[in-house]
Amino acid sequence: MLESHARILLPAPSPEALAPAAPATIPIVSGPGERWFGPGELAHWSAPVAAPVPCRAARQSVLLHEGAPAHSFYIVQAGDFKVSRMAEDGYEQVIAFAGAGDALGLDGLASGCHLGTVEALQDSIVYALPLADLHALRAANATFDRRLMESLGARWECMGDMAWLMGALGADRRTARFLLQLSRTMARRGMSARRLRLAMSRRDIAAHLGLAHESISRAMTSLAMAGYLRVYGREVEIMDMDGLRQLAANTRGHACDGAPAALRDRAPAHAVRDDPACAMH
Amino acid sequence: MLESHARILLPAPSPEALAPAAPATIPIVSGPGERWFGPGELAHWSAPVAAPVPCRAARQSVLLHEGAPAHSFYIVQAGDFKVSRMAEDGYEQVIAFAGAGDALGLDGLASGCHLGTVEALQDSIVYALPLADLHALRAANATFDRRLMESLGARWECMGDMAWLMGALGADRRTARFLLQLSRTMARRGMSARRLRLAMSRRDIAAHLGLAHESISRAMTSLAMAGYLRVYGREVEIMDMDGLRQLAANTRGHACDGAPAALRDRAPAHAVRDDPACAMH
DNA sequence: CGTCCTATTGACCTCACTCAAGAATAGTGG
DNA sequence: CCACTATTCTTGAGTGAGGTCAATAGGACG
Repeated sequence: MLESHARILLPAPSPEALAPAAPATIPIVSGPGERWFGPGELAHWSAPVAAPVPCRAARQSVLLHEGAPAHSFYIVQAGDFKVSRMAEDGYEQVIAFAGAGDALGLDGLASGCHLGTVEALQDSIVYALPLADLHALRAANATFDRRLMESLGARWECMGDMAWLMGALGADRRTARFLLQLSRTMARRGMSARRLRLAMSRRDIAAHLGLAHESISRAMTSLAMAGYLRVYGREVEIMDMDGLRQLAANTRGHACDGAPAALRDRAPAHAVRDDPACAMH
Repeated sequence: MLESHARILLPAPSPEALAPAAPATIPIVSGPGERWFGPGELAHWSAPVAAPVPCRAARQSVLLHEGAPAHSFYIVQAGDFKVSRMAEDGYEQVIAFAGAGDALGLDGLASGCHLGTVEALQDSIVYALPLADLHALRAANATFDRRLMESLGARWECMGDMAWLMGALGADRRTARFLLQLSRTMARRGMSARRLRLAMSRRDIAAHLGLAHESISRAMTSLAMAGYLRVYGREVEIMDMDGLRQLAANTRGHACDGAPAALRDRAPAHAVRDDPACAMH
C-alpha cells in the first residue's frame, strides 16, 4: 500500500536527466563517513574496468526491491533514502537511513539477493555500478578494494549504533539518541550539526526506533519544551547539545538520574510554534 | 564490575592446551551460516602466508576489548561468545552472540579499533590470524577473499535480524523471535533446532533484546504456559515451532491478532517444572 | 558451609501504545 | 493562483504492558 503509488526508477535515465547529474567534483563518502575518494578522483576511479552510471531516483521511487536479485550497487550522490524490511505481517521495519556518500546494494554480496527495500525519500541522484564489475574493479584498484573492505567492516559500527538506539528506555531518550546520531552524520557530511532537516517522516522514524509515530511527536515536543531543541515541522535545531547528550547517555533508569530537572521544570516557557525564530521555512 | 574477575586470555597457549584444539577436520562457518571452508581445507587454507593459531579462551575471559587496537581476527572453533558495547552510563548493550564458525574481530577493519568487547560465555577455542596477514591472504587465496567479502556483506543480514528482533512489541514476541533466531542458527550448525542450550544468562538476553531480565523470565514462563516450549533453566525445548512462528510474525498489535487464544487459554495444564520430561540436566 | 550469582515470582506504578479527533501541510487539479 | 484532497503531524484520554523494587529459592564456587 505504501508502494502502490510509488514511481519506479527508470534504469536507463534520459540524457537530459544525466546532464545535471554529473558535476565536476564528486565527493564520495562511505557509510559512517569515511571518504571513498576525494573530489575529482572519480575520473580514474573505475576507468579501466567500468564507468559508474548516474541515475535519478524520484521521490518515493524504489531503488532496490527486497528479495530481488542483486545486480548492481549504488553510491548516493545527493538525496536521501530509507532502507526497510517488510515483516510477515506487513509491518515495515526501517533498518537505516542513507544519505549522500552512502553505499547501497552491498547487502546482496552475501546472499545474492537484496535484503531490504531502498526507497528514495526525495528526488535523488545515485551512481550505479554493476556488481559483476566489482571483482575486476577491486583487482584493478587497490584503493577501491581497501575502501570497500572498510565500508563493509563499518557495518559493525552500524550494528552498534542501532543497538545503542534501540537499547535506550523511554521515547524521549531514544529520540534524543536518534537526533544525536543524525547530527553526527550531518557533521561528517560537512553540514551543520545543529540545524537538521529531517528527510524522513515521523512514521519512518518511529518504524526505525520501534515506537509509535505519536510517541515521536510527543518526544519531539517534550524535548523542545525542555529547551533541548526547537522543532518546526521537519526542521530541527538543537539548542543544547551537551544537555541532549547527557540525557541520551542514560540507557536505563529514571530520566532524572542524569539530568535531574530535565523534562519537567526546564524552560517551560518555550512555546515551540509561537517562537518567531522558528520560522525557518 | 563484570570484568573485575575476568580471566584474561593468554595470547600464547601452552602446548598441551593446543593438542586437543587441533582436530583432523575443522568445519569453519561464517556469521549467518555459510561455510568458510569445508573439513580438511584448513591445511591449505592460509598455508602460503600464515598459519592460524589455536587459542583457548576460558569462561568469562575477554577475547577482544572495546576500543583496543585491532591486531588479529578470530574464527570460533568451539564455544560461545557475546559481543557487547558499554554505554556511557555503564549499561552493557549486547550486540550479538557468536558461536562455532563465526568470525570475530573484523569490526576493527574499518576503524582500526575494536568496536565491541568479546567475552567467552564458556570455555572456548578460537583460531587467531593476524590482521596484517589478511591482505596477503586474500591475494594468495581467491576463495578466502570471496568468503571474507560474503562474511562482511552478511552483516547487513545481521542488522536486519536485529531490527526484526527489537522492532517487535511485547516481551513475549521479542523473546519468541530471539528463540527462533537461535533455533535457526543452531540448525545451520547442524544441531537440533528444537532443543536449545542457552549459553547466555537471562541478563545477557535482556541486554540484547532491550528488556529487563525479569521480563525474560516472565516471557519464558509465559511461552511455556502457552505450550509453545518447555523451559528448564537454560535448556529450552520448542514444542510448537509453527505456533511460535505465528506468534512472532506479528510485529505490533495485540497478541490476539495472530494467535487468538495464544497466551491465555492454551494448554494451561503445562506445569513446567513438574513435568518429568523436562529433567534434561 | 557461607557467599555470590542466577532465576523466578509478586506488587506497584510509570510509560507508551492504542484509539480518536483535530490542525497543519503538501500535493493535485482546475 | 486557488480550492480541494490526502497525507502528515499533533494532542488528548484510557489502558495494558513492562520496568523497578523487593523477596525468595536454587546452584556454583571457593
